[in-house]
Amino acid sequence: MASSIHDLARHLNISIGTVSRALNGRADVNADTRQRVLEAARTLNYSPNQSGRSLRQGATHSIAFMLQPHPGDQQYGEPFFIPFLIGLQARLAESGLDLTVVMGAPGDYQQERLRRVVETRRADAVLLAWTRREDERIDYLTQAGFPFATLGRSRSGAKSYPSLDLDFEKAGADAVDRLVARGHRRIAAVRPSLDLNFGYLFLAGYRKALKRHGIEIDPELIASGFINEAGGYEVTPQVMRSKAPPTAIIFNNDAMALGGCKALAEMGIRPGHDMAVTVIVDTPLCRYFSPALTAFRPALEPMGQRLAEMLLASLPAFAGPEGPRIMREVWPLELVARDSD
Amino acid sequence: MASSIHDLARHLNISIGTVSRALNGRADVNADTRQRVLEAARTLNYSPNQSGRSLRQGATHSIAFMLQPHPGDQQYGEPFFIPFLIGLQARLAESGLDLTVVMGAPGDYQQERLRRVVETRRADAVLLAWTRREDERIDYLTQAGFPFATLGRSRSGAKSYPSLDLDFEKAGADAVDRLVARGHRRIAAVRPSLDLNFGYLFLAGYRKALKRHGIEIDPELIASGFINEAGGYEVTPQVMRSKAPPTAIIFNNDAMALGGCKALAEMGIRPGHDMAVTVIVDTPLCRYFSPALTAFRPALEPMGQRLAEMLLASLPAFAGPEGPRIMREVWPLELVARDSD
DNA sequence: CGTTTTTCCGTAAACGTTTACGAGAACACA
DNA sequence: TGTGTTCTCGTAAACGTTTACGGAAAAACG
Repeated sequence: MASSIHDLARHLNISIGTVSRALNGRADVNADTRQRVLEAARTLNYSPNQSGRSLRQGATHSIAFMLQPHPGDQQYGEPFFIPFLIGLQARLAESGLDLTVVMGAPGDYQQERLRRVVETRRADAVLLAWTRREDERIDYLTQAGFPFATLGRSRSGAKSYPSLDLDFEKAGADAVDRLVARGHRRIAAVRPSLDLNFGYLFLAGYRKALKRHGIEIDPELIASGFINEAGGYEVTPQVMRSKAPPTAIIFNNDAMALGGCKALAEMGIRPGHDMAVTVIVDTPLCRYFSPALTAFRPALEPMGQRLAEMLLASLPAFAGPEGPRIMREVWPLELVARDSD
Repeated sequence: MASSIHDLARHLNISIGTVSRALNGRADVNADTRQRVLEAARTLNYSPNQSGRSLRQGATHSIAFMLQPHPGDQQYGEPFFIPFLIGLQARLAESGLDLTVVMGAPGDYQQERLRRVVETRRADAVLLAWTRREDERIDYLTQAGFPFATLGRSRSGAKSYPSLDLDFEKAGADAVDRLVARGHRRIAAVRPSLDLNFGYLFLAGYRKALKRHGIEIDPELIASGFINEAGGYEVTPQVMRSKAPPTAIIFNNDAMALGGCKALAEMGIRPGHDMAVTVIVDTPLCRYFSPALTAFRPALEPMGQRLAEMLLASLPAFAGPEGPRIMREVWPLELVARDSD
């Protein structure tokens, strides 16, 4: 069934060494022989056994993306990562690498699963998402000397790895600027309660912008909750009950915004009329919600391509002539003005 | 860094054969020795090299899911598959199998990528989605003798593989029943133009139900278009221009429904008021759209678990004492009544 | 024609496992 | 004590590659 390099050798009456060299495009093989080998490979439908290659080379030729579904009650999942993965895989495929998506159960922080990938050497490098402020995964990987890159920043790991993040700080500030320009002074912020780094960045931008506009920061207008619809639903009434309720709310997450809007609706408050609502990370849900939610949109597919690029550049086997470099990039989020503010 | 079985053997002064047997829980090893081996494995932080195992055993201990993003313009992706994948991976993990998600570029039908997975033996089995009526992937896999299972049915491959599908036929019929019960007689159906099998099933159910109600089938009310928002947007006006326009439309796909509603809006037609709109496969988009779309909902996560189960049962290495069986299941879609009909 | 260089290829080891086989020791049994 | 059985372990081959090494043949050179 599956033909091996031995089959080719036997068929051509040459040694397996020569076959291998011919297939791998080494110089020390006659042009004629190479031709014959390639042809035989085609007719015998040969393709190299991955396990064999991996074992010999100590490389699996695949990159693992640790996909962690949100904890929460959502019946459907993250549409967020799909375009990112498309970009990722497109670039990796160019370099002959496979993309392995390692799924974890929702909620668990996949430290164990990561260990498994690393220790059983199932991938040549891993990609992390949902980076936390202090991220044990990053500590583990740096300590283990395993190559990786992250979607999102972190304070862990001495920044000795490539990372690509969105500029949540600027988005937070931009959101405030826009709302202030439209006459709002009491602006609330709702973010996830987890240690997720983008929550901090967002809040920093929010604070900075308010300060710049000379608006005092009211702790009552800042809330954090579980990063899903239920969390938004639960926490939004909190800010509404403050002594001086907000006229605008910025949500750090689409699901939380949806839950928040539900809570607002139950209080008889209509987003876009009685309350300005802005979302930091745009998803299709924001677009189709009614009213359509003003949101900040990431360029997911290009980000995937770019992060793959950066990861490759950090791998000795793929680094160009200039050698490995550590890169860190922060990409902008683009405002998509809709009807909710 | 990475300790091998040889390290353990040297450390304990025994042979690698014994170490391996101890680790793998074979009977012919002294309880004492086994204890010492396991302990040493722990302290030396040993875990087996996957490539080595795979090479020797001829099994990779991983299952590949061929994820194909929709062709189309959507900036975000399929939320559909994530919960399915969660269920899948949960069950596979129970049996010590990894889930490899193989991404393709949107649009290409991944025949090539599938070949690569099979020929380089990167997985022990593959899972297919978006099955077509005549599916060359299924033909290829059966002909190659490679184990697989499908999410969705097909006419290809002599049904010699496990498959799990949704009952689109019944959902189509149920949708018609419901609309007829609410007084509609002119009911349109919009489905994807591709050869996707569920499109046929849906239409069959639609036809059957209409016939049952004694309603003549009007070809002008049946349209098919590209399976995305643009497709729905383009094709909906078609059915509206028919001599006797419909009072209800059933969309086979959420994206097409969204596009269709946009077209309707531009014609001044309001779903839920001037037009009943039903969607066969529910997604979060249906829930948050305004008006919220009545839709038929799949139980994605359990489906993932179940299909994993079925696939495992068909693999000799995992089949229970009763031996391998080929299973085919069809799961119901549950009506979620909302505001659009 | 002798010497050196180049071209091409075969040999064999190695990667880290698993496992068939056999052998020694201990034990049971008559 | 002799024979058979059971327990436990070591040996070595095998999985499919890649690659360092060396050598024969061909080519180049004087």
